[in-house]
Amino acid sequence: MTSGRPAPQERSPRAAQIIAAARGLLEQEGRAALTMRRLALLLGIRAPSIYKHLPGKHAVEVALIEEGMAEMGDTLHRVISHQRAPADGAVAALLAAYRAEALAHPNLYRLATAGQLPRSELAPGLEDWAGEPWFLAAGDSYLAQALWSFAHGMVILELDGRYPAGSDLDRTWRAGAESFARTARPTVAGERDGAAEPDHA
Amino acid sequence: MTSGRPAPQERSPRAAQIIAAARGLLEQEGRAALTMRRLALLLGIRAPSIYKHLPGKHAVEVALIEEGMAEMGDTLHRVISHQRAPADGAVAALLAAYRAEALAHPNLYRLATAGQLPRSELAPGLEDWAGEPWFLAAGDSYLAQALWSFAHGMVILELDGRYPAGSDLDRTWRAGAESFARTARPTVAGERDGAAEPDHA
DNA sequence: CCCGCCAGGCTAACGACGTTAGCTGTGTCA
DNA sequence: TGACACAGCTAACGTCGTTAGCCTGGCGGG
Repeated sequence: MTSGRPAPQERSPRAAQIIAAARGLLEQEGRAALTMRRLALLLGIRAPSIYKHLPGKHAVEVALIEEGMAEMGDTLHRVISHQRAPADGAVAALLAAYRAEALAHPNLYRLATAGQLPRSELAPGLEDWAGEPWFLAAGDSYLAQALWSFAHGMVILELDGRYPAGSDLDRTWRAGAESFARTARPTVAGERDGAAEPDHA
Repeated sequence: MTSGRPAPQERSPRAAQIIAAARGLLEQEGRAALTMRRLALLLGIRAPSIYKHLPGKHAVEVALIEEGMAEMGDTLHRVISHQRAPADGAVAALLAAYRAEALAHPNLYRLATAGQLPRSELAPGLEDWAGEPWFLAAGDSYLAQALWSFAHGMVILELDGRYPAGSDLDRTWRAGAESFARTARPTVAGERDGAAEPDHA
């Protein structure tokens, strides 16, 4: 279907444990709770010991960003590849999946998408691969970026409680999806090749 | 035209000075530089002295968020009110103004829009007032929210350097603007009333 | 004129943060 | 048996926001 997911960076087993613990901490208690001391406590050790396995907090965050991007990429690629009829359901299906994935892990989503991306420290190719489905659904790299931007805007504003109290967000998503669907020209599964990659999630 | 901008909270002259200094610090050196000690240094005093005028760092941030929202609201209201022919330029004009205003003060924009909004501490009505233009341009509160979400997504991803290197963002904005413009039904200036407020910026 | 008040500065300090330096115990392998 | 490296530890540094408590200069009222 598409080139497979790029391999993540190698990690020692203990480092993987630490990152797993960090993910739990982040998802359950939010970004402010992701602290070297809290993380160490969760692992039954002291904060400085973490440095025996990872170079610092930044590395923990980068690993979590990679996880978030990879999982979102998996979800979106799955949606696109099951979209046998390329016609018009693609945009709506992609948007729905994006929203669901983000809302399922709000703190991970926020970490992965808010603020500058440490691009050079990410597994090479991961970012492009995660953005591929947008291009496949939109059929055009500009519309793909616009679509992804809309999706991210919707999700992040929803996560941050920015919409007024009684907002019917389902309808808002539909309003946006319809606007975009009318313009999209999905790539038929199987025929895609050398076109420029659109973006990333 | 529209009900005027809600009045900001009252502040002592010294508090206003502090907030002005904070804004300079934020805009020129970024959020990480906005520190009580750095801010005090800029004012020629020590950090604890700031607490004689403001209850804490959070209050400084809230004041800056209000400033950002108010200025964005001014910009967007100005665009809408000059849009004499209600027809189709409204959406594109609003989007262009939103982008320009955000890029002119990136750090202020980020502070004002990223993360949870301290809604209860904001000047009452400000948020709704700032969101009004979206409703006026879209003619429908769902489309208004979708439009604003698209704009915010585009801006924040641009500010965070999330688009691939050679992206032609002008074209991406145009792609999105066209998708939305085709659906929008702008409210004619002068006839708007009791419809539910859409959102906020 | 003098006294008292108080606005607005100050220093010292607390607990949290990420991080570094340097010590120690323990298991493995020559 | 000895060497060594791995993986833990404590102590500490400099940063952060914030609090407690002191001091001083100017102003208003008797």
